[in-house]
Amino acid sequence: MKRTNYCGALRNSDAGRNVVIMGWVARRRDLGNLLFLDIRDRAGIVQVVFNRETQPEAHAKAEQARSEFVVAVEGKVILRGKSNPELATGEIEVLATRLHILNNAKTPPFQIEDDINAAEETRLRYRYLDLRRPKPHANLALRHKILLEIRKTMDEMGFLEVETPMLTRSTPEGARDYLVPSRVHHGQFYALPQSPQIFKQILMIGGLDRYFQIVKCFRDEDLRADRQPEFTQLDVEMSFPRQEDIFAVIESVMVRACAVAGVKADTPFPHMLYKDAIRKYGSDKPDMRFGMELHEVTDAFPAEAKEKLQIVGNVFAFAAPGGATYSRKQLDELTEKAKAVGARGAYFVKLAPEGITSTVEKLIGADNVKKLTAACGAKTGDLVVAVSAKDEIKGTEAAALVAGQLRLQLGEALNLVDKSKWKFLWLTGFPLFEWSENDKTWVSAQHPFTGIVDEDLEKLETAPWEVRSKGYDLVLNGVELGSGSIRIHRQDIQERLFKALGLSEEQIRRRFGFFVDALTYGTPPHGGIALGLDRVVMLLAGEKSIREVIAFGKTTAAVDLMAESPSTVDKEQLDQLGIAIKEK
RNA sequence: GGGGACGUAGUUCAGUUGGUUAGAACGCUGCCCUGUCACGGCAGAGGUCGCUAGUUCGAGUCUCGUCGUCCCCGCCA
Repeated sequence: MKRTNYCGALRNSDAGRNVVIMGWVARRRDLGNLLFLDIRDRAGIVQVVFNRETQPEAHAKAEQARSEFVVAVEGKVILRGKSNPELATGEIEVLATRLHILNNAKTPPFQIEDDINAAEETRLRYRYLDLRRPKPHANLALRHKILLEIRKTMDEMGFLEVETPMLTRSTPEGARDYLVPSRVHHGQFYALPQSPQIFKQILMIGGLDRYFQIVKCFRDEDLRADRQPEFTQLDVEMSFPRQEDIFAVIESVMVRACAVAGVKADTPFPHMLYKDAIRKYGSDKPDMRFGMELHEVTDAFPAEAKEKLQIVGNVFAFAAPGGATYSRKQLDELTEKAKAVGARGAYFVKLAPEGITSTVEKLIGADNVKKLTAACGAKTGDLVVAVSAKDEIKGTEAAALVAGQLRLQLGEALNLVDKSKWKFLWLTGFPLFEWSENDKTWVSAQHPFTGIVDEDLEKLETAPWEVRSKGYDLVLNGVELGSGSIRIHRQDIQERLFKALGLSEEQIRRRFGFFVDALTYGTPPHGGIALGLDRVVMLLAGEKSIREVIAFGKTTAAVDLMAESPSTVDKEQLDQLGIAIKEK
């Protein structure tokens, strides 16, 4: 028997046709001599009718059918007397003449419906059942369409998709590597790529000119809602680019990817300097869908108050519209949250219609309370939130970062985030180095091939913290989609940077030997970017976790509950690799 | 590595101050039902209260530990 139609795709126009549909039993409604089966396939659900009087054989078989049985139905599409507006196929039904039960099924651990709220643990363990639900299915379909559109767009712009090795070399920088032991070379390991960074730069040296790849990357770090140990990037590199050329390419790709999801993205994407993002939004990935800009208000705290409140460094504040209704208890909770994200203290001014009250008026005086509210442009009904940081962090505004976190929380809590907006943003002007509290030294803020702003080159040796990189980040609605840079293509500058990072000749050879060699054979100016596609699809699908747009996601402990990986392996396998397990 | 939330029937949850036989809904099983569509009606089955140790006359409930899931900080050049 050959399937003639997707059952979920049948419509009025099919009325009168004899069809064969195949799918799963979504629901059975047995009225005795009349029995209905809702049959589900990729396209949706259709109602099938079995009549004992006219088709006793088919009816008898339908009585055996249970949830998630796999069936084939032969029948005639007919218009219904009374339609069901809830279903896309609601105006027709299939009058069954024959039913084949192709396979039976155990009762599923949860019902295959969109509005069922099974625990994520159960959904991941039985992912094949979860995927039968329309929503996960639609998310994967959207992912496919977005990736397809990206490939088309990149191809049209002259980019070649080139595959790079999955078994490559470990680099000590950056994230922890996933290691793969070599059988042929005992005691040696491949690493799965954290990104194809070096390979794509070598492709530019190789004259490919325009490269892209939709590629899996691997990082052995702790997980989050938007971080999985393996994730998919759109990796791009081009030769002889100006920064604006790369931006234009990515804007074209993103506009078309968004269009696939019915989202209109405006170009060009606005730009913002890193330092402005920190000072105005307290974040290196500001969510621009709402206001509540930060203001530095250190002046409103006299020396005496600072001492009492143990304020170190600056104080940052913002006005939260509608926050004046917050109760004492809510403010206490807010203070707790602030402390949890690194605040020394949080200070509030309520601009209620019946008067202005503040938790710090006694300490700073009425004039300074006014100064505070004026600085934030607060209006009646607002809550002014000011915070100081627990510790000073070299080279950044620690208080602004704390205020930025509260801004996000309050923006969400006070319903100020306009979910219909799609706010892309380019961030530029990143510092080349950042202070490492662990190592007590300046370390590369991005990978060590990131270009250096020309006028800052001379400060490389004298004032490294002032050196800006040619790096940039793409942000959408407060989510970092990716980052890239114009690279260093001259070996003399590369050497100066390595030196500034305190790397010895020997360390450079050991870590980047082959790449440093390649740089000396006529490297063109080049640059690129990598975007996290799981996050792109997540946002466009309206999901809060990238697990919702990944077919087989892992838990926060990096476990695949369905495949039960990772797992132990046979001793023989370990012996071949020359590996012994050390007991903990 | 640290903080928080959660873990009770197949599923989602309720469970009082520690007290008799641990409940509900959905799902499941059987029977009845010719226009249902979250069908309806009747009857029924289904529990290692994550695991472990302890406190107690008595633990789903309290305590220690442990395992698992989620969120956050650190981490993610």
